Amino acid sequence: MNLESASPTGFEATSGLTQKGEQTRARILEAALFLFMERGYDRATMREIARQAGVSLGNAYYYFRSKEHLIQGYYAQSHQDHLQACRDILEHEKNLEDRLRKVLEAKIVTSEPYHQFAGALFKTAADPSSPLSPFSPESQPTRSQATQLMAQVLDGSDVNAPDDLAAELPKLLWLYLMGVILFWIHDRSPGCARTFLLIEHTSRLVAKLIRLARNPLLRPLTHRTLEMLRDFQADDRRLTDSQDSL
Amino acid sequence: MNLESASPTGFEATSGLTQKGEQTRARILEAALFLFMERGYDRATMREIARQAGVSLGNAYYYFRSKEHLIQGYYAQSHQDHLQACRDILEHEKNLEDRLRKVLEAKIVTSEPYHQFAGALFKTAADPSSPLSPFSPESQPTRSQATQLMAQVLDGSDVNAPDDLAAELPKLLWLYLMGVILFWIHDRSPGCARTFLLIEHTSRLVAKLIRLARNPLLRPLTHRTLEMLRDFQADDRRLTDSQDSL
DNA sequence: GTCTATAACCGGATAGAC
DNA sequence: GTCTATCCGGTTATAGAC
Repeated sequence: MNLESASPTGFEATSGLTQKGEQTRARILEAALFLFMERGYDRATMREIARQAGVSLGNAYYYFRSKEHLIQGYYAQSHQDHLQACRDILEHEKNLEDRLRKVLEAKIVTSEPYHQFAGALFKTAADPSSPLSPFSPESQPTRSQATQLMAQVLDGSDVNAPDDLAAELPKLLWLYLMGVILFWIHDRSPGCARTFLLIEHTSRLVAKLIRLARNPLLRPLTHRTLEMLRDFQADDRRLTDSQDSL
Repeated sequence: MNLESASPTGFEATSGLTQKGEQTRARILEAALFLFMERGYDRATMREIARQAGVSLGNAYYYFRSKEHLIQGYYAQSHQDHLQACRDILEHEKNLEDRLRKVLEAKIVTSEPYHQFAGALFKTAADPSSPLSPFSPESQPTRSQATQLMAQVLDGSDVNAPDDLAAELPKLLWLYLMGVILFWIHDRSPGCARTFLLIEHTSRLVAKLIRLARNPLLRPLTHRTLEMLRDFQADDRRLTDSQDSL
């Protein structure tokens, strides 16, 4: 369950840290995630995280600029877990409704251990100026990975959306996923039953809409919507360039 | 620009405070809103707010349980400003597209002075455990007022939605408004031009969808969607009871 | 130059006297 | 209802060890 696996290459282009540094960093991150889960984000103090990791407080701040930055570790881990859980689904399920629903359900299931502190997490992520905002430039790598996953959901399915729509759909589905997560964060029902209900209903609805998109009656509506989306992405081109391997 | 106008009745059913208490409370709130606008939420310290209001730090906490609670004052003010700005629109505009668009635009225009600190504000509001979450029980009064406004947008318009849809639409439009605000908070374009673009496009789209809802092709879709919504509100009935005058 | 530690600072929040 | 004194935890400054 290690997040960092020290690359045994001679140099450390990604981090600029020595092996020992990497290890210390990993220990702090591990301690943080453990304590976040154990008692929630707010009540896990930096002092305690440092102590648990066996380092001083100042040292923890040497590796992580702020408490919030410790959360990035969670993002990465969460997406990896999700990918893992989706492998089977993407391989065997062909029906779009089911693909979509199961992939969304997998996201919630794999995120469940973190539910209690996801609220606090989201609190900081919601601030647009925060590097943790899912819309921030810093999140671009993770965002684009998640979008790719949605593209796979579509590609392997039994539905062939019109080309113009198909080009935008992965991004739209990612946005839909964000909405579901937003709901989940606020969901206090036992076992997050309401979120699963939401997924069940909306995934069917969304899939149906995608199927309907070829219908002549809806074509102008679809067309106008897509035009709008392209408008908005005109300015966003600054970010969509290079890309880490993460 | 006073938020509280001390009711000259003998008793204070709403607040449980004496007149002097009301005044002190109002002074603190006024100082807070002033400083929030002056230098942003984060950099306005409680100590400074207290000093500006001419009270001690502890005293400020006597009236407001936390710094976050001071934000409620902003909510109330913002909605009042919006109502004011909507009066004309609701009275003279009949076309649904235009009503909707103008009401949304009014929300953004009246909120513009607070844009810089709305991010920080939203940050705390996004936490589901916070009383400031727009979905929290504490926000119910404001939420229901805003929903009523949306009902008015529909009622006075030239569109007559099917009954089952009409019953849910105000809430849905309020949710739509929340989405627009979310976008606005993240909008860094000059004059928030992108938000206005978003409103222009989506309000037309939403209005068109409402008009389309009578179409037989879409009826089953609409019906299923509404069923889903009713499902979800089944549990929410605990909150929808009494209501402050605010 | 990379890492680690100690000692402060600052601001939100609370306790308890008056 | 109002104050003062204090706690607590995120964050920073800075000095020194490897």
